[in-house]
Amino acid sequence: MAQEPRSGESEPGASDDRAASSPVRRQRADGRRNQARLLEAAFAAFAEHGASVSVREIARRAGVSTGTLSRHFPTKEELFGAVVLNRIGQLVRRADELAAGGDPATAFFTFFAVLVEEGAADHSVGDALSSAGFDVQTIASTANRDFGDALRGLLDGAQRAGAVRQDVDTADVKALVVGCLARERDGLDDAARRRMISIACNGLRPCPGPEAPATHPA
Amino acid sequence: MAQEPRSGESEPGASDDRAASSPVRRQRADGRRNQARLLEAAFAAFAEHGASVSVREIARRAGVSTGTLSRHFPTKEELFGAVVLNRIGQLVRRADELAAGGDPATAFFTFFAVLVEEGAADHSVGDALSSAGFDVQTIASTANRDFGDALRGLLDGAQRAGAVRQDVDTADVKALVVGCLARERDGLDDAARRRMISIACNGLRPCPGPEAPATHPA
DNA sequence: AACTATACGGGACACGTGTCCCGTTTAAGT
DNA sequence: ACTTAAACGGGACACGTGTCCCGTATAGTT
Repeated sequence: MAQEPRSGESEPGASDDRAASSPVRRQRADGRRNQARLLEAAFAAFAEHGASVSVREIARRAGVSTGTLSRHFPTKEELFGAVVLNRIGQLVRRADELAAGGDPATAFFTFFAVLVEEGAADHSVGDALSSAGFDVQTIASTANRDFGDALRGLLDGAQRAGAVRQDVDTADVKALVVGCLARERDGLDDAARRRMISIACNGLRPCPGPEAPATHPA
Repeated sequence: MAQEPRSGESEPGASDDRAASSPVRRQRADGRRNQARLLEAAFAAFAEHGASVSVREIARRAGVSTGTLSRHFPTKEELFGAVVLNRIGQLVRRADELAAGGDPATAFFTFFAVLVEEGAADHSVGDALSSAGFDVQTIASTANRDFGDALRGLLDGAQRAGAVRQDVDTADVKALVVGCLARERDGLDDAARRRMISIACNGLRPCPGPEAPATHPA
């Protein structure tokens, strides 16, 4: 079912440009150029409308037809995966920088704020976090695990430093990010975003007292 | 456009059963029965799958055809609106009970927990809160405003009592509920839900100190 | 210059959705 | 019992989606 050549950048150990000239004709220049434009257009479109944007819209933005898109990325899921793989990579790098920097507490909380702000600017981040529509776990499993590991590392550090309550896990943090992003829908002012981040981070701090609300009083 | 008779229960001041017998034949018994079954099936289906469930599935559950569904509820949005109108009514009543009860702080926090638990049991609640898919504001505007007013009342009380920081608004609270519900996707154990509620409520409490994380340090 | 595999455009295809019409059945009133 | 309109079932319709095929153009090699 797959078309046939399926882009490049993976198989032989040969250098990426001007590969072996005699055995097979490797990849055409315009093909690689269109793939790059496609990736760029998909990046922008997914950021603007989330994962629900249509492939026709992406192809239109890239100035190519849906057939071309389909050859480079046989399925929409692969295209989305390629895009979020990029984003995830950036976030993981950011997390590593923060982990290497100052104290673990501010590293974690800063990363939380970064997540929310990136998610506000790029809707694909939120869709990937909340697994909306696609099973990103399957597509970008490696990158996603990297992201999970990075987040876990920061969280562990903050917990060891006593800045975050011990019982929270990474899924809790992700859910809080999703909550902060959900606030964006009505009244997307900057103050509200900062306030939501503040609320979430304060909630993550160790409880000053055992004053959790009753769950089922009535 | 609209079929023609459009169910009953709205127009004349006559009693609901055995209306004026001579002028026009009012409504048939099986019609009312099927409408009730439809509403019941829609309630269950929306609770189970959220607003994304298809009208065919709802009709199948009710044991009627899609044509019948379409006559009683000309559009899916109306059906969803009727269902969430019910749910919203229950929640508003619950909020009023809590407001009439003990101190405002526990009333507000308890209502928050109720919202999360109801949302976990009924996916239509979360979809209505996050305005996923439909513009519930338009359909169930009155009920939604009632809900907003009720939530605002509880929030105001808790804020006056000093139990909740002054700068939060109802949209913040709704977003936090959505965040708690987002946690349900992976590992939907009861402990996680309670933990998320605890985190959110602690975050809503007045800040012990001005230790909000930096937003853009790098 | 000639040739060939690669890449492309455009549209066809299948699928699922919500909505609506039409011929038939049936409850209710005379 | 007969009549009539409300209610029904089932399918047609339009729309949007993602995917894929086929004929054509072109980049790259000989």
